[in-house]
Amino acid sequence: MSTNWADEVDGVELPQTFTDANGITTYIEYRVNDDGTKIKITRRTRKKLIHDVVNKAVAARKDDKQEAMKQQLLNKKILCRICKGDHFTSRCPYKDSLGVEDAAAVFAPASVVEADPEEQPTAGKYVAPHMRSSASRGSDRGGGSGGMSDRDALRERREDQPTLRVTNLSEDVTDSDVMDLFNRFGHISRVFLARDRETNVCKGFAFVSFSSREDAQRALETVDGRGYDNLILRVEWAKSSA
DNA sequence: GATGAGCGA
Repeated sequence: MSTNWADEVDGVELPQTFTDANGITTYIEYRVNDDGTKIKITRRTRKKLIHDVVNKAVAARKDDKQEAMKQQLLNKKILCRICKGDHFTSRCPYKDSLGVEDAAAVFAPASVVEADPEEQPTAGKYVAPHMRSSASRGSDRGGGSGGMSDRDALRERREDQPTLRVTNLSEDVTDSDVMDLFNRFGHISRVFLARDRETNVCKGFAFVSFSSREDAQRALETVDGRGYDNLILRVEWAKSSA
């Protein structure tokens, strides 16, 4: 009877596989012959089963994730370490992946600037090009009929950029320290370090403007509360000064 | 603790 046959099929065990330590896979399958007899088929193969390959791939992806997480932790550690040293820039393992060229252009050390006698800054102190009030480009902006001064233009530019205020900086922090601390999060359009006009020492706070708000957000979240020297940095969104 | 400079056509 056909119903018996169906019962028999139900009774047939499902195929099974075993893979031993040597990578030999044993495949056992049960079949019912035409004459109704049940037979057992055993095959051995060295070939990897698809699910083994898939499992391995999944495991590998897991490893990658763990590696990424490790890397992230490592980054955090490195960030702290970088923050401590005066010469962290040269030791920074990220310096090749950062916008170092930009940084060098905007915050070139005095020794580099000496090669440009035309733009001799006051007392050898470097002033970034966009901060030089004497820069010739100031007066040739689009006809100049608007009556907008350079400082108005600067303020206007400053206000539509995502800007962070960094406080609790130690007094020997420099522009490039701030740059080095933040440019790993993205392109920085401007750094302003508040300094005493005569002594030139850092007044303890700075403004950092990013090109991208997302980068600024990440920088805020990452650097806020972090140790720098023996101080805890505070980073928040800058309020536009009236 | 703090919200940027300079005060000039």
